[in-house]
Amino acid sequence: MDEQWMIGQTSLSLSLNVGGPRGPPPVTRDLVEEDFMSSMKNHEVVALEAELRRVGEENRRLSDMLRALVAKYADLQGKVSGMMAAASAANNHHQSSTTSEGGSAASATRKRARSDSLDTAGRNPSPPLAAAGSSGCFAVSVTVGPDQAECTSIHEPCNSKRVRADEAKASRVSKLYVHADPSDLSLVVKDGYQWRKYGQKVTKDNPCPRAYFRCSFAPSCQVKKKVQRSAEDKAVLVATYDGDHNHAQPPKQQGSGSRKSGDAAAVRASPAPVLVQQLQRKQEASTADQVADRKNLVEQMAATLTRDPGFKAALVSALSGRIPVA
DNA sequence: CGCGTTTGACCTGCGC
DNA sequence: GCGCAGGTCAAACGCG
Repeated sequence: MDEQWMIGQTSLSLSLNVGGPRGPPPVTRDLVEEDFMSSMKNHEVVALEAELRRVGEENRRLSDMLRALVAKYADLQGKVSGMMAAASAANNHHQSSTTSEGGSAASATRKRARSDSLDTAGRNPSPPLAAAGSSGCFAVSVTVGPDQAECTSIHEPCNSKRVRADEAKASRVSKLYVHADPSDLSLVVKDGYQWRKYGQKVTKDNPCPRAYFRCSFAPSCQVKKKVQRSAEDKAVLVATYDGDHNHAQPPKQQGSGSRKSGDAAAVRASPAPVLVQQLQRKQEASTADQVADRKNLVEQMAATLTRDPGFKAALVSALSGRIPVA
């Protein structure tokens, strides 16, 4: 963060030249009153300058806090990545040793007829889910059930239902944590894809309702997501993705005149989607250069924030609320 | 009128 | 077998 830049911004100067004795003084008939007014304005300027210094200090403090926060975030993300990698490795090892026992046979006993029809749509290799663009979010991707539909017995032909069930299990499950306004009750997570809500349910462990979405961009795409506010922190939306998209990310539609869409609304609310996409692409990179990449990314993030006119405007707005502009 | 959301009912999996 | 909880369906409704 470049606090010098922020302090030097003209939009933050609040026109401090007001009343300054810089030009030739206007000739008035009442010189005494003029001197009085001039001294009053000088006092005003001094007060404003003091206030500006104070705000600058505060700005610097906030910048430091933000820098520390971003650094901690990057550090935590590194730890999470490491833990997920370790857990994934352990999970693979564990399951490779357990699947030979034919363990998950009971789970495939009851299978819904309609899920069969849905599953016939096929599941192509697809771009990773992490192509998200939500505001202030980070993703955790977990591959569930890597034992992809292998027959438990060579002598027994694979049951097609069984295979499909295992395929469904083998689909990727990932979580996306999105910071959202707690006062905003909509369960919308902008991730660049088009979703159609098909249900909402209040779950036992969380008073906040859980919304169910299905990918509506491609009819054959069976990706689903669940969005629910975190029980601990209402400001955090937890989006759980189930499956992989079998299509590319739909292009952004800005002001296309189509009916309102929650995701489209979230596009507008997303302050730095490109950066988050970069961040999540970085998560997929090899772990060797992840640390260096993350540092660069953090720098970019901070730089983009400071360059963002919206951020600037919000800051000006916040500051003007603290400084009475008569 | 078409499409997305809402919401109550229904289905399914699972533990006891 | 029963009950609970999560997940899904589909008719009704709303909006552009």
